[in-house]
Amino acid sequence: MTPSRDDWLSIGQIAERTGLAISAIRYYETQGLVAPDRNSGGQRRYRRTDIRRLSFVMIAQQLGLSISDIHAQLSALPSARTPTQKDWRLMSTDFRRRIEDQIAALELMRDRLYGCIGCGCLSLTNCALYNPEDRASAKGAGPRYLLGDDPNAPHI
Amino acid sequence: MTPSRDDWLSIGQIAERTGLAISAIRYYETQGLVAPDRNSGGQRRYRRTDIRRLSFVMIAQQLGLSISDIHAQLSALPSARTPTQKDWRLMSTDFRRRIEDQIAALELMRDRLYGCIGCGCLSLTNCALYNPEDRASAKGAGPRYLLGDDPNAPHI
DNA sequence: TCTTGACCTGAAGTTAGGTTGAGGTTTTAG
DNA sequence: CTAAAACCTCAACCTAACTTCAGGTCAAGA
Repeated sequence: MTPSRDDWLSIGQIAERTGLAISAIRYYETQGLVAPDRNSGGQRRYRRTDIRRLSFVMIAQQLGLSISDIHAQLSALPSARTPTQKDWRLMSTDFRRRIEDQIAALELMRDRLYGCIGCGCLSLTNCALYNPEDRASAKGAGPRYLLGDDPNAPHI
Repeated sequence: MTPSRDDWLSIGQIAERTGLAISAIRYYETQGLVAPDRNSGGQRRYRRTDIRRLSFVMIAQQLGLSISDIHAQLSALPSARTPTQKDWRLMSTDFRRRIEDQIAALELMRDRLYGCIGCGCLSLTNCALYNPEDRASAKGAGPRYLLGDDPNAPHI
C-alpha cells in the first residue's frame, strides 16, 4: 500500500484537513502519535491514512484519554499503525465503557450532592462529596469528623 | 464570633483536619481562598470555620470548578466569608446543574459513539465525536469531509 | 537552656498539552 | 530567476495547581 506521489500531504494540508494546529501535529510527532516521512528537502510528508490516525487521536482526547494513553492504544493495535474498522470496533467498545463509568461516577456524585443540599454541614466525612473516587479510603489519622465550626449541627 | 484562644489552629492542624497538604493550603491563601490571621511570631492562625471553607474548596474542585471559579463563588457570597447553610443550599443547587450538564454531554457522546461503533470511518464530520461541544461549528474552510484513506467507504 | 519539630518566605521545579519566536531553508507561483 | 509562502529546528514560554528546596525563625518539651 505504498501511496503514489500524489497521495503525500504536507503538514499544512494535514492541518487544514484535521483542523489541528501545525504546532500540535508536530508535537504529536514528538510523542510518537504520527511518524511522517520526509522529502528530499527535509519537509514532512504524510499519508492519507494519517488523517484517520489523527482523527482517532482527537476523538480519543475528547473521551478523556491522555496523549500517552492514546500512544498506548495505538501501539497495542495488532496491525500496528493506523486503526482499521475492526480495530475501531474494539477500541470504541472500550471507550464506551469509559464513558459509562464517567456517567456513573457523576450520577453518584449528583445523588450524594442531592442528599446534602438541605444540610450545609459540609462535613468531609459525611458528605463524601469531596472524594467521589473514595480517595484515601483508609489513609491514616482514623475517622475524622470535619465539622467546621459547629460539631452539633444537624445533618440532613 | 471572635474565637477564643483555644479555637485557633495552626496550619499543620488545618492540614491534618482537611487532608490537604500544607503547601496547598498556603497556595490557596495566595489565591485568596483563605485569609488566616498571624500570631506574634508571624505564624498562620486559622479559625475553625476555615475548615468548612476549605472543605467547600475541595468539594467545588471535585465538581470541576477552577480555583478562580471557587474564588468567585466565595466572593459572591452575600454574607462574604465562610459559606453558611443557606449559602450552601444555593450553591449546591447550581453545582447540581453543572453535574447534570456534564452527564448530559457524556450521554450525548455515548450515543454518538454507539452509532459509530460498527462504522470505523472515523470521519470527523460524520462521527461528530471529536467535538461534543460543537466546537468550530462554522470555523472556516466550509464543509470538510475528512475521510481518511477511502472516500467511498460505507458509513454505517 | 537546649534541642527538635513546626513554621516562615521566595524562587524554582513539575506535568500536560501545547504555542510562540528566532533564525534559517525549501517550495512554488509568476 | 526571484519573491513570497510554506516549511524546518530548537529553545523558551504558557496555564493550572501545586510541590520542593534553601536558608532562616518560632515554639514547646525535657
